[in-house]
Amino acid sequence: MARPRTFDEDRVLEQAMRAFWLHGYEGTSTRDLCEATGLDRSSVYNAFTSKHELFRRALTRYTEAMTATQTEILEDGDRPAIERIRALFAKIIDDEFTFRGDAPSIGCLGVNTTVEFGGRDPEIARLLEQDAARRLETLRAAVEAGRRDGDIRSPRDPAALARYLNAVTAGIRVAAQGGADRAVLEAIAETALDAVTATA
Amino acid sequence: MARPRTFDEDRVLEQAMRAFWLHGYEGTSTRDLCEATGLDRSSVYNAFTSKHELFRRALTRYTEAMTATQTEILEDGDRPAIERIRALFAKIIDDEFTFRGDAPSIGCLGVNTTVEFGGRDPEIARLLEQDAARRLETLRAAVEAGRRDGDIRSPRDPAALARYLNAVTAGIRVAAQGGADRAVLEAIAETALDAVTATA
DNA sequence: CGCATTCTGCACTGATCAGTGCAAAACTTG
DNA sequence: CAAGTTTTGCACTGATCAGTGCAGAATGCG
Repeated sequence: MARPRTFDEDRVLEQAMRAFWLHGYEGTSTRDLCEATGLDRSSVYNAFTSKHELFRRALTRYTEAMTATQTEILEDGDRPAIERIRALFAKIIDDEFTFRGDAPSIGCLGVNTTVEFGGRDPEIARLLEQDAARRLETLRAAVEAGRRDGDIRSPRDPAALARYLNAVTAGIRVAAQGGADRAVLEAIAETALDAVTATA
Repeated sequence: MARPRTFDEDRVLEQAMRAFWLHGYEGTSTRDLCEATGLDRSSVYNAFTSKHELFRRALTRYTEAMTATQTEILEDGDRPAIERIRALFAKIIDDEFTFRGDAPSIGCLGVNTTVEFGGRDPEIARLLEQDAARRLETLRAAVEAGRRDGDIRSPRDPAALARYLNAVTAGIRVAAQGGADRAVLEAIAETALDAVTATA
C-alpha cells in the first residue's frame, strides 16, 4: 500500500559490489555508486542508509557467493580431494581473467578490503574473519580427505595446511593484480601444491 | 643565495611514506600529509609538486629500502641459501609485528599499492613491476644456490620457484593484515618452504 | 647593508565529498 | 476514486578535497 521500488535490490547490490570491487571503498564515491546502479542518491540512502552499510552488504554478498562457490568445488564428492583443491586454484585463476573489464585483474574483493581497511574497521574485520574461518574449515576438511586418499602426504597439521593454501590464494590474487599472466599464476598454484603432496 | 628549507627532505619523505602506508593513497589527504610531516601545504607542493608525485617518491623510497634489505638477506654468503630464504620469511613476519603502531598489521606498502591501484596507474604499475623483477631475480639466484647446496630439491624452474616464493610473501602480508598471529604466519612460511625442499 | 631568491604561512579557489529536506510522483488498499 | 504510504528527483547542506596566489620572512651574495 505504497509506492513500489523501481529497482531490484539484488541487482543494485551486485552493481554496487562491482564498483567497490573495481575502485575500493574510498575510491568509490556515492556519485559513482549512483552511476553504477542507475539510482538517485536519495534512493540509495533510503534503501541502504549509508555508504558504509551499502558496502557492508555488498561485501557480505561477495563473500557469501565466493565462499559458496569454493565450498561447492571443495566438497564435490566425485573427485579426489587433491583434485578438488587443484580445481579451486584453477577457479581462482580463471576468475582473475574473466571478471575483469578490459584492463588488468581486479583481484578479490575480500583481499582488497582486507588490505584497504587493514583491520581498522572492526565490523568489516569481523565479517572478513568469519568468512575466512568458513573457508579455512572446508579447506581443512578437504586436506584431511586428501590425506586419507594418500595424495596429501605432508605431515603438517591439516589446519595449518589449510591456512597455507588460503594464504597462497591471496598471494595469487595479488600477483594477478601485479600483472602476472595466466601461465605464471598456474605455475604458482602447481608449485604450492607440492608443499602438501610431498612427504617432507 | 636564497632562503634555505627548514625541513629535511628525506625525513619528510619517510613520514609521508608512513602515512600512505597506514591509510593508502586515497585514504591519505594532503592535510594528513601536512600533519604527518609538520609542513605546510605550500611547502609540500613547492618541494614535491603534487600528491601523486610525493606518493611516487615515497613508494620508490619504500621499495628501494625494502628490496635492499631483502637482497642483503638473500645474498649473505655466510649461510646456506635455504637458510637465507628462511631468514627472508622471518624478516617479513618480523616486520609485520614491529612496524605497526598499536593496532593491527599494516602489511607491505608495495602489496597495498598493488591492490589499491590494481595496475590502473601505469606509472605506479611500472614502478612496482621493476621492483618485483629485481626481487625475483635475487630470489631466483638464491633458489639456484640452494639447489647446488642440495637443499632445494624441487625439479621446478628456479624462476618459477622464485615467483612462487614471492607470491607466498604477499600471501603472508595479507594474512597478517587479516589478523593472523605470529605463529600462524611462521607456520605458513615453513609449509611454503616444503614446496621447494621436497623432491616432488 | 641591500638585492635577489627561495621558502613559509595563510587565505583562497572551484570541485567534490557524504548525507539530508522536501515536494511531487506512484502505487496499494479501502 | 481517495486516503495513506513509500519512493523518487532535485536542490541543498557544511565539510573536505587537491591545488594556488601572494605577501612577508629568511637566507646568501655582493
